[in-house]
Amino acid sequence: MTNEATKTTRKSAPKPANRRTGAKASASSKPKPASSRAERAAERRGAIIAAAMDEFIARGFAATRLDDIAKRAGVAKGTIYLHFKDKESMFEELIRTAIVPLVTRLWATPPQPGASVRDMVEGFAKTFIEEVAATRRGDLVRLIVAEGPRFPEVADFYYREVVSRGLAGMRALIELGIARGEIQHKNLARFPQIMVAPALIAVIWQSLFSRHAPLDALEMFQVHLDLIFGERRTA
Amino acid sequence: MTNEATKTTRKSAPKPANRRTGAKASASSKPKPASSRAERAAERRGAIIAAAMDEFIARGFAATRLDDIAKRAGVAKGTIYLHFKDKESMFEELIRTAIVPLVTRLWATPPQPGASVRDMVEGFAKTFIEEVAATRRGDLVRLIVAEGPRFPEVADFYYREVVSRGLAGMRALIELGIARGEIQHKNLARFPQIMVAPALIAVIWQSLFSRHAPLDALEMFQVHLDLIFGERRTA
DNA sequence: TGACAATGACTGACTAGTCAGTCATAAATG
DNA sequence: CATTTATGACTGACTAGTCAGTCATTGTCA
Repeated sequence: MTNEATKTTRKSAPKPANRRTGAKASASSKPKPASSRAERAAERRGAIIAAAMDEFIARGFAATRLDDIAKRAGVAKGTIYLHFKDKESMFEELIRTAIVPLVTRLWATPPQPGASVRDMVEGFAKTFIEEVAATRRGDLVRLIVAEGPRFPEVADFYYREVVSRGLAGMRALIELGIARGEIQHKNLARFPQIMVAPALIAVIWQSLFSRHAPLDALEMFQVHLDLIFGERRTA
Repeated sequence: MTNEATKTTRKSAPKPANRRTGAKASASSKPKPASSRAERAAERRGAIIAAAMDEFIARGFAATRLDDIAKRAGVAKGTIYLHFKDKESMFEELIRTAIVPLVTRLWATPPQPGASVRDMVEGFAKTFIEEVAATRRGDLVRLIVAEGPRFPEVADFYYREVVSRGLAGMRALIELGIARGEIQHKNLARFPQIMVAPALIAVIWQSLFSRHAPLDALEMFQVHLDLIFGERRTA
């Protein structure tokens, strides 16, 4: 997904068949007005966002070229400026756009009322590892870590929307576990970060070291939960 | 080669007070031979490395200008190229240069033979948090996380020299703890990452969120150790 | 030891190239 | 056909890397 195969195609000959009529709805031989202007504008915006996400993740903010984003999105460079003020605000808006569904996804865990706290945390971690750590979304997290210090707005937003809320939720869960007697360590509620730490490690490991030594994040998280809740089954 | 008179006019007036005699050792009125050519060359190399480290940490690889590094180091841009092949290899060599003392520092923990495993891990973590997480060295770690995917050589080196060794050492410590009966969770030896996770969290937190919510990394690590070794004192 | 020549570390103006952002023009739309 | 939307050639600012020239230091010799 992050390959730069684009280079080969460069601009040889093929006359890329204006995609306004062609590419979008390949089947429609006639320019059916099915999609209103606004709809197609939104589609393009989406294509730009997706392309930009790939490029930013692969190269980082500074090294990403708008020409590449445009090419990948199948639009002209000028079109980007119909949707975004400049590269910087595009980046910021991008992150914001991407984070919302990410958080939604994570909080969409079925809140089984009968489940134990461990089951809830486990389900949460499973979702996180499968939907974030093991996918391109994980690289988004890494991107935020990487560029955060240079984009305080992004770091702020991420703190407010993800970190702060996530930790608050986790703290509530821990306190529930303590109240129910599932968790013995009362101090854990003071540092919900500990509960989440291995998940973040998994994200970083995935990006940097999985080539050298694959890491079974779910296994690891199970062991971590054993520390907190006690061994599940007598190993 | 096409120019003619330009060269002669070159640096007509300002005569920038050659800094070889002046700036370097401002106090030394006489050109004391204390510093041989080679010595001062090494000094300059050191200055370049320090300056480059600051700039790369602050801006990331792509956004860092060699002009800025040169200015900060107090040398001309050309001088950089007497010491490094190009920007990229400078970056790579830089990381390598910086990591070695970092690892040395960490392994320099006094290996008290009488100490408990918990004490050893605690001492280790204390060193790490004080010497890395709370200092500019922590930003180096973040820099590696940030640029790693674009510099596989750097990521490889970091894995080999730091991660791999660190985890091996930690695993040995955990196994010792299990053998001694200090640690109950046998599976922990399979994932030494868990032991280390909160320390890494602390590094990232420090760079990104400490403005919003300061984090007492040592406290957090204590709680984490309580999970692994059992409560130290009845809280 | 003093004078002079050789050395090479250092400089910074310069080149060649890159890329964010613009805008005159063209295409689609209604 | 008037208006909205898209295009991509173009511009100007910026920067990695070069190299002819400078000069403090070192070496040599009388």
